[in-house]
Amino acid sequence: MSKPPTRIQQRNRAAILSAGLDVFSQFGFRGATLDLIAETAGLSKPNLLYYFPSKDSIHSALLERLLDTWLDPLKALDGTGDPVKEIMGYAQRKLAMSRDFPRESRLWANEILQGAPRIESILKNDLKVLVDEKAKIIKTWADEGKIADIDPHHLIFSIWAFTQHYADFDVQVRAVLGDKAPYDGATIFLDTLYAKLLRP
Amino acid sequence: MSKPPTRIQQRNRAAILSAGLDVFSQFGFRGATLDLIAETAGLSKPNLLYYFPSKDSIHSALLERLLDTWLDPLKALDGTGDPVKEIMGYAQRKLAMSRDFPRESRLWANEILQGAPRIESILKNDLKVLVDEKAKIIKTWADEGKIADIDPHHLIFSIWAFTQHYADFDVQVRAVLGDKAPYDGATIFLDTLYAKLLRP
DNA sequence: CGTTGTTTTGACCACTTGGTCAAATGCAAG
DNA sequence: CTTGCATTTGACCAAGTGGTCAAAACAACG
Repeated sequence: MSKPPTRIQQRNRAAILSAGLDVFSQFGFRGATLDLIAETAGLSKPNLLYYFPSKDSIHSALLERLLDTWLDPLKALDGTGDPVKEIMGYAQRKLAMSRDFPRESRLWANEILQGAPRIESILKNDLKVLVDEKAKIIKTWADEGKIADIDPHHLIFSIWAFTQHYADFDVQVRAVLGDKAPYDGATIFLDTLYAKLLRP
Repeated sequence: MSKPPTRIQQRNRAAILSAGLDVFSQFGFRGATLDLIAETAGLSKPNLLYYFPSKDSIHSALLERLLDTWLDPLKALDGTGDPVKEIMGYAQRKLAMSRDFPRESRLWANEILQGAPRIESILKNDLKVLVDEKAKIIKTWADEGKIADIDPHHLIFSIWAFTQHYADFDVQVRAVLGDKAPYDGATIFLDTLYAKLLRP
C-alpha cells in the first residue's frame, strides 16, 4: 500500500508539472532542460529528481494528464442531440480550451510537430477510433439532410486548426491584432463560419 | 569584391540549408544540434562551421529565405480582382504551399510556438502592415456587399490555421485518416467552406 | 528531548553541445 | 611540379546536459 502524499509532495509535484508545462510547451522535449524546469519550479535540480525520476517521466505525466482533457470536448459530441448545436458547441468548447489552456495546446502542438514519437500509438488508436466514431455520426446527419454534405474528417480538422491556432500561434495573432483582444472576434467568427457551412 | 561561389560552395551551402531545415523544423532551435545537422548534410561539424559561422547563422539564413516565400501568396491578393476569386485563390495557394513545403511551414510554426524571439519585430512590422493592408481591401469588399460581412483579420487567421494544419499536424492528420490522402479532401473542403462563408 | 522518516542540497560524473584551431588534403593555374 | 588557395578534418575546449549519491537539514511524533 502506497502512502498518501504529504502536503509538501502535493505542492512540489504540482509546481514541477506546471513548470514542466511552461518549459516543454515552449521549447519542445529536446529543447527543454531540467535546470530550467527546476528553476521555474523554484527547486534545485536534485530535489526535482527526487519527485520525478527523469525528464521523460515529467513529460509523460504531462501528456497523460493532458489526454483526457484534450479529447473530452469531442467525446461530449452527442449523436442524439441537435446536429448544428452539437457541432457548434464542440467548436466553441475547443476555442474556450485554447483560451483557458494555451500551454496545454502548445504542448500538444510541439509533440505533433516533432513527429509525435511518444504518442504515435495513441494517435493511431484512441484518437483515430474516437474521430472515426464521431465522423460517422456527422456523416449520418449529412445523409439525413440535417446538415450540409461535407467531409466529416476535414470538418473536424478545420475545427481543430482554427481553434488551436489562437493558442499555438498566440504571438503571431497578437502581433497582427495589436491591442485588440483575440478571443471575442474569434468567437463571433467561429459562429458565423460554421453556421454558414453547416446549413444544408 | 567578394568572389563568386564555387560549385563546391554552392553544393555544400545548399546541403546545409536543407539539412538545417529538416532538423530545425523538427526539433525547434534549441532542440536542434549542429552534430545532427552536419550528419544530415553529410559533412563533418568543423566543415559545416566552415560554411556557416554558427548555429544561429544557419537558422537566420533559413528564416530569411523563408520570409519572402511565406508572405508572397498574401501579397498577391489583388484589390482590383474579383473578391471571391481572390480570397479563394489565396486560400488554395496557401494550401498548396503546405503540401509542397511542409518543412518550411513547420519551421515557421516552431518559431512562433517558441515565442518568436528571433522574428518578433518582423511580425509586428512587415507582417502586421501587410495583413492590415489586405484586411482593409477585404473590408471594403464586405462594405460594398461583394462578400459577406465578416471580420477580415479572423478570416485570414482561419485560412492560415486551416491550410497550415495539414503541414504542421501532418502526423496527426495521417494517423486519423489512415491510408486516405489528405490534400484531395482538404482542397474540396476548403472550397466549400469559403464559398459558403463568403457568399453575402 | 531523541528517534525516525522525509525533504533538500552540494559535489560530482559521464556525455553532449557549440565552437576553435592547426594541420592536412584537394585542386587549379602558372 | 609547385605555388597558392579552397576545403576538410582530428583533436581539443569550456559550458551545459541528464542524472547520482551521500550527507545534511527538516519535520513529526512519542
